[in-house]
Amino acid sequence: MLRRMSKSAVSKLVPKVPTVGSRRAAYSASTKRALIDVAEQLFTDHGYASASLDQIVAGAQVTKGALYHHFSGKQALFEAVFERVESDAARAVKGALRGHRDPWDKALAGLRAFLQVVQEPRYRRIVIQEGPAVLGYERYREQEERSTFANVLDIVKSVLAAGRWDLDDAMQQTFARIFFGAMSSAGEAVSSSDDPIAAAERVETAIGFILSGFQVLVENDVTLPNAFTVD
Amino acid sequence: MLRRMSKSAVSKLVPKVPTVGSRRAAYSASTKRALIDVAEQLFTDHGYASASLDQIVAGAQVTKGALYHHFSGKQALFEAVFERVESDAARAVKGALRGHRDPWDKALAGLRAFLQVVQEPRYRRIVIQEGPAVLGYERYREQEERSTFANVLDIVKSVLAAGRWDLDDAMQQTFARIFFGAMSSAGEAVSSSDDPIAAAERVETAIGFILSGFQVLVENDVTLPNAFTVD
DNA sequence: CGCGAGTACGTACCCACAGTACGGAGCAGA
DNA sequence: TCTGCTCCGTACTGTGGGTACGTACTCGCG
Repeated sequence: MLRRMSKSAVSKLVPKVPTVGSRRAAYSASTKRALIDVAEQLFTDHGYASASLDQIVAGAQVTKGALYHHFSGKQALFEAVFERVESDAARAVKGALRGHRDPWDKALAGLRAFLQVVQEPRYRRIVIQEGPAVLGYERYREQEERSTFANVLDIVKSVLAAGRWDLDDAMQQTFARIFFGAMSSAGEAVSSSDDPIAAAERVETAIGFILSGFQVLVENDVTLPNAFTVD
Repeated sequence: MLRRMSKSAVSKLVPKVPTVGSRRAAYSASTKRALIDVAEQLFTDHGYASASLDQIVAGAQVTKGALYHHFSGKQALFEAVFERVESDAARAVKGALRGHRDPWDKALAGLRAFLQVVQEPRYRRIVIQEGPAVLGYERYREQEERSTFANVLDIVKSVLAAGRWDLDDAMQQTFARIFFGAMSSAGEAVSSSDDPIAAAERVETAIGFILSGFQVLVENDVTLPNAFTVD
């Protein structure tokens, strides 16, 4: 009925390249994309619990049969959405890091990019707010570790490398986690602020200030209170 | 039936003071407490979504009628649990702050106390993981602002007061939010670590290090990059 | 150029669970 | 003693996630 027509319409959206698996595979991929698209929108607008599968499949103009063919359940669908939002965010941050040699400049650039990303409603809602609760902390951490957190870790390693002491991996992870948490929380505050621009400036100033203190210690070769260095 | 017996048993748990409203009011208060107790347990163990109201009322040996008499719904019950867990945590942290004059000592003591609190499963799950998703960020923030976050803000103000510049309230809030986020995220990492003790030490070292840098700047009277001071 | 097999869905159903309507028991105050 | 209100139990409904199964279409192979 309606789906017959939508298929011809949808074929125009599918990349002309014979994606290995000919037309049928392309159709399938496009309905999967449509489900993820609609789900992303509804999860962002109404939250995970309030976005029903009926709404999602209606929005994607398919039925639950299609959904459960592509995903094992609601949570798996959420995870697919989560993955896409996260990887987009990670790409954006990574792009902002290019062309910076000085680790401190790089850190500030990364901070600015992240503060931009975290103001996107979809990132706020799906990654920061509902991600840990829906996926559970373990899966959340796995996902995050190979995307946005990886960028933070990269920056932190650059900054720490500016000092003469080498920290072991666990300690670098700890620093990265601390900064990531600080930025997430600050980003949330920025997003929910009446004046996000001013709030973002405050955050940038505050973290910049903290980084300055960091820099002073690093450049003056101050050792850590306890010993977590490798050499 | 069973409830007849449980009432006499329960009356021993109720404070003997005629709590303004005589026995009937005391019974009512105790069933409400029982509901919150069981809900806290089940929310902690299985999460908000997976803990059904049927399980909760069964555990508290009442029925849904009682639940909906005391609470407007599942979310309101969660909020009551949340409030109690949060206020307990805030009290614990506040206790650890007593007797510290030096703001840096105070900060470290607060950090240690918080790292202890955040390892309680109930705080992890209910406040950190599911709080923002279930309550929504706005309500989450309201609750948090008058408990644990208030402690962090208090510490931050003490530390900042050690410097000669006075920051405006918004800037102090920003610093507090950054540290609170850092500690929450780090605390999560500590809790989920294989070796929480070692992880807690790393976090303490890392944040201590950051605080040291902070201290250097403050005591050397370094001004902020931008101007957010009040005078 | 059929033709069997498997894919990509659609349809109809189940059941768990949050929420509601209503009733009754018993205590408090007059 | 009577009235009214609090406190709670019972029975029911609706929504929504998940499942069982049917079917049309496509693709590769003979």
